[in-house]
Amino acid sequence: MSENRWISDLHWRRDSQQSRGERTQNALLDAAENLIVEKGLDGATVAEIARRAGSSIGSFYHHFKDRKALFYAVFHRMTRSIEDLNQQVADDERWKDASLRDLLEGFIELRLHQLRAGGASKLAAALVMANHPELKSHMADIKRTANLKLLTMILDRKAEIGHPDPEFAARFVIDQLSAIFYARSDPYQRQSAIAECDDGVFKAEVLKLATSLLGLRRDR
Amino acid sequence: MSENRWISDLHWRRDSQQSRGERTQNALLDAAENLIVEKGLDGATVAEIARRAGSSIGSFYHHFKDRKALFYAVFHRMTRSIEDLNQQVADDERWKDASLRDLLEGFIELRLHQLRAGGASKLAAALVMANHPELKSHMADIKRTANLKLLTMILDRKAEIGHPDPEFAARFVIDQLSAIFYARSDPYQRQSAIAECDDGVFKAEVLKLATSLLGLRRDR
DNA sequence: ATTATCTATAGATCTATAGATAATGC
DNA sequence: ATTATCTATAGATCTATAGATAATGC
Repeated sequence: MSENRWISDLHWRRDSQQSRGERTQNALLDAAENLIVEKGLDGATVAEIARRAGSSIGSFYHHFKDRKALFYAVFHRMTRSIEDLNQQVADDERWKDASLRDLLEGFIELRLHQLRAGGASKLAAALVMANHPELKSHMADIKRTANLKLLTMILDRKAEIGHPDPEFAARFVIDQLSAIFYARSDPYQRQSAIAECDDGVFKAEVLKLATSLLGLRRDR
Repeated sequence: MSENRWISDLHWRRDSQQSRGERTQNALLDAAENLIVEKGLDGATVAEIARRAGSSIGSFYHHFKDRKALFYAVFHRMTRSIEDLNQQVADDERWKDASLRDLLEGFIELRLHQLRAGGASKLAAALVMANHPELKSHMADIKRTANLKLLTMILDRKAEIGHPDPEFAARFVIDQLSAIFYARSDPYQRQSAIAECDDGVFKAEVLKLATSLLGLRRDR
């Protein structure tokens, strides 16, 4: 497991030496996530997290340096799942013979797949980030890197773009995709068409939107 | 001023009797908003809010029943600005002779105008809401009402829609507009094309996207 | 004479530690 | 013999109040 500064140094989470410890850590993280979503960060007190995880305050502090370290761990667990997706998207081999339309379609499918797995983690991590502004730059880095890679891949297929300013159109579409996926995952927007429609319909509409914004030439 | 349950009853904010008091209240609300955005809700302690507002703890509690009442007031101040916009949009007189395209364009302009005014308030209110889940239903109500009205107005012009399922297309576009405006206002997404481009370009692209999703017939 | 403000602090709540006990796996 | 767990609580921090003082406007 590759350590980075988000889980070592200042913000350590102890590496468990026993499987029992591993289980407790995960239980604490899960309990924290649920509590954060239900009651906000203030509601997620150490005592309550420990209680809900079926653990104790003492055990909590055996695994995490302090309350903040746990929040960082919640955040880190989520960013790792994003980075996993980004690596899949960034795999050039995968898109070797793909047209721009294929690329967009594949990207949408990958993100839909990740969304189904995600769940409450994303929301909890977003709240952690809101309350710990020092995490924002890390998150921004992840997104920037991923978007830059996607931009390159789209512009490699510039000839298929009909919009007079292909680079602007590509950047706009990328942001637009972020926004619409955010809307689909946002639990406060239930009963919206974007959140409610099934994956197939969603994919078709998003694809239509992306191709329209790019002014995709129809030459397949 | 029409009182409602968000500022009376349980969650009162005292109505100032002197202009001095009014100023202090606003200073406290502004300080709270800034602190919430900078440090999260946990960082916005009563003592710190009072200090930054150039006031005192005692004065704070003269104006607000408790810490929660202040957060409710921050939330309420923001929802009022949304409701103002919604009233403008819902004014049938305004759209009497408007085509669907005119309606969409006008709506986009109104929201852009509101965005310029908004600022940090929205972000702070979103954080308050995240930490006080009981507010979410109120926010959802406001959005649902507004979206329903917009849906009606769009479907009144159903003949102009080319999409095979006009109602779904209309609902999808409405959600889509929410998402993209959210992305434009989100301060964590600076240096994105959506956030950076000027209002004119933004309007043109959003309009293109909306008309494409609806399959707008070109009969003007 | 009512409204607004301040300082000082009691009381509540939460974090984090100490220290003792139980479980694990070599 | 090392790792994980627990209970009890010291110490820190924050909310909210009490009570005294200052400013406002009729």
